[in-house]
Amino acid sequence: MSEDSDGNGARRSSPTIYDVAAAAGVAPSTVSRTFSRPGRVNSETAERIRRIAAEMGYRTNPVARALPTGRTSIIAIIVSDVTNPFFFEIIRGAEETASAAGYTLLVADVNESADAERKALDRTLPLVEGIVLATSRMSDSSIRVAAKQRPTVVLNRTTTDIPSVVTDNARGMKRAVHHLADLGHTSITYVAGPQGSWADGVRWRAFYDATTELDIRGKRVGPFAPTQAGGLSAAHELAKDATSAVISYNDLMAIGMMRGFVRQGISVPDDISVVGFDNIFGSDFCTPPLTTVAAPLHSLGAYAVQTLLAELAKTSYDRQAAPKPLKVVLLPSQLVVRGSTGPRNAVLAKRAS
Amino acid sequence: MSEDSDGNGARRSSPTIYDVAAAAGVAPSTVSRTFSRPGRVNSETAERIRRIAAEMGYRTNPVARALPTGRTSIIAIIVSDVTNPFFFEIIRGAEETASAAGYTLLVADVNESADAERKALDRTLPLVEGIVLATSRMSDSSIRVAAKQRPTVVLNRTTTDIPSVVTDNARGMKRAVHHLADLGHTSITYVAGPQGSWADGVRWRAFYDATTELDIRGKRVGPFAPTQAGGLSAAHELAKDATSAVISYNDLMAIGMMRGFVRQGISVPDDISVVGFDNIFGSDFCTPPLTTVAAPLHSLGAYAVQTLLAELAKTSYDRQAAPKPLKVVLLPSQLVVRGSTGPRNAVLAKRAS
DNA sequence: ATGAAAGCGCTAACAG
DNA sequence: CTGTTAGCGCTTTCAT
Repeated sequence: MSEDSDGNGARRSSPTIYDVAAAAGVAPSTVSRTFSRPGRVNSETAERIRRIAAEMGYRTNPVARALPTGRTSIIAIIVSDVTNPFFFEIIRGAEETASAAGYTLLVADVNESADAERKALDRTLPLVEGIVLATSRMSDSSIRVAAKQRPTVVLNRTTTDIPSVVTDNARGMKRAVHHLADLGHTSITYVAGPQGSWADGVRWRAFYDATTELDIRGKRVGPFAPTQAGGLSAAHELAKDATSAVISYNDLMAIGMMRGFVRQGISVPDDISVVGFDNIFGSDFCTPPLTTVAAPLHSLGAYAVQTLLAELAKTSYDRQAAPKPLKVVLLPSQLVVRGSTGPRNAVLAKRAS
Repeated sequence: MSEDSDGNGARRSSPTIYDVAAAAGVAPSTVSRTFSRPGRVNSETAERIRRIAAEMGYRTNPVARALPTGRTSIIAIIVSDVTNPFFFEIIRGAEETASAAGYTLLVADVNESADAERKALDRTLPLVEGIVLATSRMSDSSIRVAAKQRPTVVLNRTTTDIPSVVTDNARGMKRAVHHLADLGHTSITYVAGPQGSWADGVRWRAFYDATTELDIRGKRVGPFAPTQAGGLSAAHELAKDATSAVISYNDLMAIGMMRGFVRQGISVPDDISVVGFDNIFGSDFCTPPLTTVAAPLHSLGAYAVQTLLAELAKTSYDRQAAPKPLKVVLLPSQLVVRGSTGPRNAVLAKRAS
């Protein structure tokens, strides 16, 4: 009936600082301060205002607040593929530290397309305070363009002048190679991931260094798509190969590869050892369980937003004067040994039986 | 030097409709119309304005637009656990249809906590136009409270008076039971998921109906956590049991259960058949590959936001008059038969060898 | 078809 | 410590 009733189903407009101010007998700005600048207002009046506000069900409107200040309290994480288990824990880690700091995390999926990534940025940039680019497929220059508009940190990649968080791939690879060498393998092949991938570059280089250092025959095949399907293709190509061990760009490929080997009657690890990268969900229950270089997924996400938050804090007071320490956070990886790797001579042992 | 230079590193403020209006020699409102109400402005001037705007790099500011209109072009999906592979494809589906409609999808993770869920709602509700609650752990009444503030659709659950999208669990369960019956199993146990779960209720009831109908001994154990760990516990409890087949609340539990069986020397499917629910990532490469009732994950997400968008469209013109057809979208599931189920007498066959 | 002007709800000087 | 007063950038009647 009356426009003031709150009985019916329509979503009613909420009280504003003006309503609260009127009810409390103070100026709107005082109400504003009690919520946005606690301490800058007499504690008793603040108390009273809070109480009245609570009674009236007042909630500060974030978009109204964002307009004059630019602070939306949202940060975005752009992931190349939400469907890839690699990102699950990263997102979880990012979300946790974002909300702990009072920020809302906006997750955008770009389905492995640099183009979609650019579009996602167009849409999200204007409403977020900063972004983390997780495994971006864009060019360095595109990234820099984005970074010019909002504080940006890249994850799993480095880009000159942009803060980044990466895992220590080189060390991880070195460990993997040593592990295989210790098992007696004298020839290892690296199954490469996507061409433009930063991580692939680092891993391959480290692989090369480690194998030559240990005087092991190090080969490389690929590139392949960083998926199970990619791994399957790799398995085919590898069949005509003489290596007794492979290290693949990531776990997804490794899992696909093992399935491919099974189909071809090649047994893992008896005929061939395989090690993956990342330690994603599933790498423990595939068959055999995968030996892998574990990335600190959760920390990766957490540190990425932490770095971003630091960047935001910096920006707010002295924009230009900032010394820009070219931060790149390097997180340690860890070799997790499971059933997919075994001694080289297992081959002979098995054949002999 | 000058405050107008664009050379240095500071992020400069973008041009507004006023700047464009001045450059084009028209009123700001005309510029506004060309972007928000195409057609309500002379096509030639519109053309000119667009051109000039493009040259100046004008982009309409979404938060400024949202303030007077309330349209933020954001919708949120609240998932109970981003880390659960069940949600990957759902999110992907939701994101795709959201962005096709010009909306940005805000994914919030609440880590299986009803409390965190309420907090996430508090934070996101004011900045989104609508929300989809994916597998909400909140009470119906809490959900209704949220729905009173913003159009809401629930996924994987039904709540009176709230539009919902669910998969046809009952039919799926029926198929699973028949499948097992066809294999000769005469006693099946249902391994229950979380107590409050809507899906668990539906599945259990359908299980009960199907087993009694087929005159099969149907038991139930649980509840267990809907995780691999939960499945592991279930495996222990099941060891002293005489069933030859189990149907578990979901795939994650089924996978955990199979690992538990292996440890106890129980072989799947020779000693016991297991079927899961959902067909998540990994259910095809665990050992043995899991027979499961596949949920249409991608469609689930897509339909959920589609339903939400419909709701939004409705709200915008005739709020109260809407006939509210109590929509509940029922999506079909599909039985995917893989290696984890086998004939009952395999037990005998094996023992005999 | 276009312009003028009044907000949306909040913040931020600037006075007092 | 608190009130006054402009905006933030855009939309939207209401005139013209």
